[in-house]
Amino acid sequence: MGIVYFLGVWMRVEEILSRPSIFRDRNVLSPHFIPDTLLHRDREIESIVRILAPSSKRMKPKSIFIYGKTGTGKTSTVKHIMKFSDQLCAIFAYVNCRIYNSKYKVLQKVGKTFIGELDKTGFGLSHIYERLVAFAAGKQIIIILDEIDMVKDVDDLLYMLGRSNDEIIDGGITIIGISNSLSFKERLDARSKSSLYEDEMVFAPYSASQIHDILKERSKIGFEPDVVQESALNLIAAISAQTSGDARYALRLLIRAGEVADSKRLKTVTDREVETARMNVEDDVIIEAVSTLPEHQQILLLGLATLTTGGSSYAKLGGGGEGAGAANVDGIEPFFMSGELYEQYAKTCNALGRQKRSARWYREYLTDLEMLGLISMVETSTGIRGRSRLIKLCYDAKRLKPILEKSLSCGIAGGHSDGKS
DNA sequence: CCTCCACAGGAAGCGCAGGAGT
DNA sequence: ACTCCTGCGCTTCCTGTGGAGG
Repeated sequence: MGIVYFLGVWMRVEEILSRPSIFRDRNVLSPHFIPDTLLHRDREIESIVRILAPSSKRMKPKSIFIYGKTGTGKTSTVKHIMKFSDQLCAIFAYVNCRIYNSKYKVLQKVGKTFIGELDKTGFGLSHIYERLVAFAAGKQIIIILDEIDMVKDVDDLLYMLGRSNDEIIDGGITIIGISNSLSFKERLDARSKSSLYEDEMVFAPYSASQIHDILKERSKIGFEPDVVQESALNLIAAISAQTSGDARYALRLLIRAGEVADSKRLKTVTDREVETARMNVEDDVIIEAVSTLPEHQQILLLGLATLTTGGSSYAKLGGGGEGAGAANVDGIEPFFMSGELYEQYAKTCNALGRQKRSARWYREYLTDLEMLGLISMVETSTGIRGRSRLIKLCYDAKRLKPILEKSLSCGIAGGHSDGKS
């Protein structure tokens, strides 16, 4: 029986693997792929190279802050520029601050990029710093801090890196900060602001025709010839341009549409596959945003989704007075009071058999979730006692809820364990 | 005007994990 | 094997904020 079952599965796998696919090279279609020529970002590349040019004459370039919405090619552009390290006579370190989100982690990551011995934890911050300063002597180092707004103690980090330039002999450290949060600048203290914002650049969202060009270019290599119909490309470009000109979203949609066509054994990708793929991609976006969150942030989101889909809400911003049960009027997600949400969070913890975190830590979670763009908060003004915040979910609660429930019940929640349990 | 309420957010401190040094 | 050091996640305590209500 077992052997028969195994043979059945094996034959099925064989069949799937040998099935002809319309994909030629899927990697090319990934948003993380850096093509040799970056379309519609020539001006930005030129400007950044011009700013960094002094390093080729052994002078420290100015630090740059790059701002732009998701999928506007910030990371791709900077990674593209990293290819010119020889011409610029500089060495680059790329740090994704979503993963390395404290000054210690950032410095450690930079350290181990250049100095092999630092490839383990346990070194003190000052030790790593001194090794880095010694290493930087006679070199121009460019540190790219992608999603820099994710670093908790970013002021300390920027101050430290800025100060290092006084100690490095005949060399320097330049920072390229990348963020999609416009409000990040206001959070910085004056000293770090002046050190990071020596030069500033804004990446505008791609237009529909620019996204179309990008998709066309990639699908030429990514798919077999004549697979993706022109109208399908136009549709993806139009959808993506509508939702904030996000090229990453467009590429994801293209891959998904290809997969839909593949699974139906079709030879072409048409509008219909794009429409089908659209729903999947929106779920993908939510899953990606949520799956790496720590367990208690997921529970908190689940609590908020529960309130949104059926709980009481604060309908003040809809124009009314204080009201209950007014969820989802006109498709607008309602706001909830901080205290109300904490209660729901505690209930959800209880239902899941988890120990709830303190209200103080809960407020930290709220700040984190807001920074990730999963929730939005507004300070209360009139109508409520004292100073509080009203909290709103940024995603469709009905879609989010099952995803969170699945994630939490499978126990796959959370990048970080809690230390204590 | 004063007190209460409901919350925001800073500071201090605790226990734990993990590496360095002895 | 032991102590020391450091970062991290978290709690507890505290001060500040600002509208409501007496």
